[in-house]
Amino acid sequence: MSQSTVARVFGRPSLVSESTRERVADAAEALGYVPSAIAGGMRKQRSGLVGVVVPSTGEYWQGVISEFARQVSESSRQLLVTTFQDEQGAESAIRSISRYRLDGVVLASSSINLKQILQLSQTNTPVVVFNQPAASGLVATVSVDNQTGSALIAEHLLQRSVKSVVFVGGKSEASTDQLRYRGAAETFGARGVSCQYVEAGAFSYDAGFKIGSNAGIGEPLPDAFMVAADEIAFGVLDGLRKRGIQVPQDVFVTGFDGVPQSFWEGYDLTTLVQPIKLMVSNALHLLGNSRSQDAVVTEGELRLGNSTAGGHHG
Amino acid sequence: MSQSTVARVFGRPSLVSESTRERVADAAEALGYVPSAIAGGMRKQRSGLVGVVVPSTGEYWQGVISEFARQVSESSRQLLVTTFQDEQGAESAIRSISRYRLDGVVLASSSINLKQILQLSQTNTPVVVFNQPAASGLVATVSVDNQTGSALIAEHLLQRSVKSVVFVGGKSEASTDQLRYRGAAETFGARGVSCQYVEAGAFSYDAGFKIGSNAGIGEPLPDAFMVAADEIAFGVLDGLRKRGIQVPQDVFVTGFDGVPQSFWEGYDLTTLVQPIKLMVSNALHLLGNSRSQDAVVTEGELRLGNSTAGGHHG
DNA sequence: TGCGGGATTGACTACGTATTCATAGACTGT
DNA sequence: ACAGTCTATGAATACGTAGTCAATCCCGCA
Repeated sequence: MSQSTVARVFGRPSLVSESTRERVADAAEALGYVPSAIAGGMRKQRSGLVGVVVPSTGEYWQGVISEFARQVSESSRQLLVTTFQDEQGAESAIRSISRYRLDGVVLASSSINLKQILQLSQTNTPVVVFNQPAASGLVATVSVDNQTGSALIAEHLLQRSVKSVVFVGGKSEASTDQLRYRGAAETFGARGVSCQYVEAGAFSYDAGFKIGSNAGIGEPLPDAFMVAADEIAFGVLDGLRKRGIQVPQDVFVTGFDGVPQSFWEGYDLTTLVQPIKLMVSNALHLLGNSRSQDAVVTEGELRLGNSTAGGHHG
Repeated sequence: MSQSTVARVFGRPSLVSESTRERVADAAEALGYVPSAIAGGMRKQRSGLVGVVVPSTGEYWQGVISEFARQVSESSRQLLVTTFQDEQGAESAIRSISRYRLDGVVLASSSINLKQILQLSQTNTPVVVFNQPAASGLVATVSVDNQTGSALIAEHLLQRSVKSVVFVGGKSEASTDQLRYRGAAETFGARGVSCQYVEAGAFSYDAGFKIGSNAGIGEPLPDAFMVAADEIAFGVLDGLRKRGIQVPQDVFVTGFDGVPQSFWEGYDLTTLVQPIKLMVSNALHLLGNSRSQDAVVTEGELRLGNSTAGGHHG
């Protein structure tokens, strides 16, 4: 019984006779033998690992990780997860994982150093950037159609005859933030509706809560808060409610992303649901066909919740 | 310039002279060379990868994954994440990842096949079970003190002079569920307060929502719903509110876990906050000192929220 | 009987590292 | 100046697999 035969049993069973295959399987079972993916990876020069580099916080990203884990395991590979808190963390994270000769890397950050991206793709590691539209052209990209999605929400608000809107962004330097604001500003602008930009400072509940709980102080309440991300929107909602401002009676609130909580009764948010499954699938597909620098943009779906329901505002 | 020297520069720099070290570093920079963790893993017979096997859904688990990612990267290792939806999925997941000769595996499931655990630890892979107290004795275990934590909540409710409680469990076969109920039942029982067990059927928002929106139909509303997990509790809360039942005025609600949302104003849940950081740290520590079958139990912290605030019930 | 060919299997090698052993040079104390 | 010690480096090896090539065996057919 040679090592070659054993390797074939696990790698290309059709080349081995039935009887031998069984004998090997039995022996492996008895000895607890499992072929080493490490050695295999060395020989094949590919690890069978897919890396994802994501921010360490945020409901949205956690859902993305889950979906990657699910789909990667379906293609009998494994997922290497690295999180970071700031840009510097992302940089060192990329260096660390490049040691693993990954089959591909998915970078998911609103602000990633392009130098790092190029260094990685230089080592023949396929790279796909997830929801950072600014990277288009330099590297393969998968993202939701932020601008169109934002326009969809804006149009919905126009149908509800809002006259003034405050757009609550996360960080103004994030390209997703910019595109979402642009989609809103253009749509409102064409109809003569004002759309002021306010920066929450982070894509977090707390940042939104501050905005919400200070709303209407020193200036009139707008007809609607259009928020750049669901998680911020939850904070805005709770902040408003704490001040006794009712949603949707006194003011509308919309989100963006379509995270699970936006469907919860307590929030029931009008938002743009990102097709995460599809986007993840696209990302993994792009990793396969390397050397592509496509920018795959998928449309989200407008979801109408109670946060923009009913009439109001006179 | 020999390969040995290069290896030393990256592995044990102190053994190399300053000048050589610099030359190697420069060359590596220019060539984009990064040592291969795959080859290193083969040589050292350990991959530098830590695996976590977790359910694919749930706010709680996503937070746990994040914390593992954070702490694992601090020890310059990487995290292999595998998710599963049912027991069968967990089984095949374990087989898959065992090919990677992991430095350790963290199993996080309320229902994991013990056969698999033993098979894994038989291959010299340290295993730690996360929050499955039932596995104690067979394998190293890290968990929160479910029973004591539950008793803490129960005592708090007693102080608020509840006379009747409904305990909402997730799945009755989960050992965490059982312990949390036991802690409640014993505490209430000692004071003559009834504590009926109701099974939601899943550790999910939707399961809780059903319970909440059917509460008080055909039977009197209890003084409090003590829920086995925050995520279920959110559903219970929203279900109650939808029926016009006010929390905490009409009924108290408590949770368990201390996920971020329980701190949100919209829920502001009285709950038992698990020391996730500490538990993750303990888990990784146990992976280091293999061969231990310790059951490390850490105490959670009672957090009082608005969901049990104020007086009521006459 | 002999030969071509498909079906199985074994021998062998390269993958890139970490570590051990050996070598060579530099330096110290007497 | 010489032995002894320490530092810096090179040579050689094993890790476990996948794939290449060669060898063997079993048939069918002429």
